[in-house]
Amino acid sequence: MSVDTTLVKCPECNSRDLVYDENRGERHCNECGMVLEDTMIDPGAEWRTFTQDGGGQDRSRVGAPVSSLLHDRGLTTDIDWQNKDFSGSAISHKYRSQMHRMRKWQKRARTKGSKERNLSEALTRIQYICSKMNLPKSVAERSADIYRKALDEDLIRGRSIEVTAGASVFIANQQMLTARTVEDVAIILKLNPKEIGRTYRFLKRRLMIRTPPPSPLTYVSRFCSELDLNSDTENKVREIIKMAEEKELTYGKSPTGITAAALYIAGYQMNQIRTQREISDVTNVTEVTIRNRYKGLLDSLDFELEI
DNA sequence: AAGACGAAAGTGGTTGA
DNA sequence: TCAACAACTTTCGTCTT
Repeated sequence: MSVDTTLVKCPECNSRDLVYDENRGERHCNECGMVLEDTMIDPGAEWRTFTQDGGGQDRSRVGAPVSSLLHDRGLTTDIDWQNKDFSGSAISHKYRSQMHRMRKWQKRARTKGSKERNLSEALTRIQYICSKMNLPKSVAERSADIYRKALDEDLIRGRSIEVTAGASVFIANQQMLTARTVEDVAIILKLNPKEIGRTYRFLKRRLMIRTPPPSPLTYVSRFCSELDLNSDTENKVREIIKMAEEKELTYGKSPTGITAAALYIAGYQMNQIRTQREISDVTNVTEVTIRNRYKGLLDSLDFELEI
């Protein structure tokens, strides 16, 4: 499967400089920042040809990859134990229909233990969340790894699979800088962001996972595109944030708050004004916080904002 | 009427004794 | 384990355009 190439030019500014961001699973125009498709699938090589053994046209060069998204990592053998349990006779490779039934059988047997069942349920949820958020497979796999560890360490007990799966996905997102927030995950699961946040911190601590401290810069392109700001303004936002980071004005503050404030300021400077309300809606930061942040930034960066 | 402002009280997390 | 603390939110009355 390859990247969808139907669009070669940006419909907005006709630039051919289109960039695919693997982490974010979206393609955007490098000129004007317009997001072209955000429903794309991971463009990585299509290696997962489990059943294409007929016709001698196995496209796979390395065999099926080990995927964390299969609860047994796709590594169990099909034939082994079936000789005993199924029909008693050895199964010939020739009969595919029989193979098919065996697989079905095995699928049931595989999900036997409670941990196994928990895991396979969780992996379903993880894939669901990731596909809803248009995240590439790499993020889903990272999430699955995290969940698996949590299960090994017995951290799931007393917690719902859903919340833990959501938290795992969020950790993976933090690690891979995908500009997603806890709210994004919470909305999809129709859960309280706080629950997910709590479990997120809990898992991180117990599994000793470190995530890079989120920079306000991470969210710039996403928010700019949601607010319909042009690339000049986007660059201005980045500039402001970088100055703020250099002066260490960002420590201990919520990164989205800083981004929101920078958006507000840049909007005025570049004459692409967005109201605090609009920015608040997109960034999920209250207007009060936007005010506090942007005043702080203006003070410390000797900017002026003639309004 | 819409947007911005800021005071005051409340929430939930972190830190340090 | 608890209290102090900082950041942030909610709510709401006021001012400005």
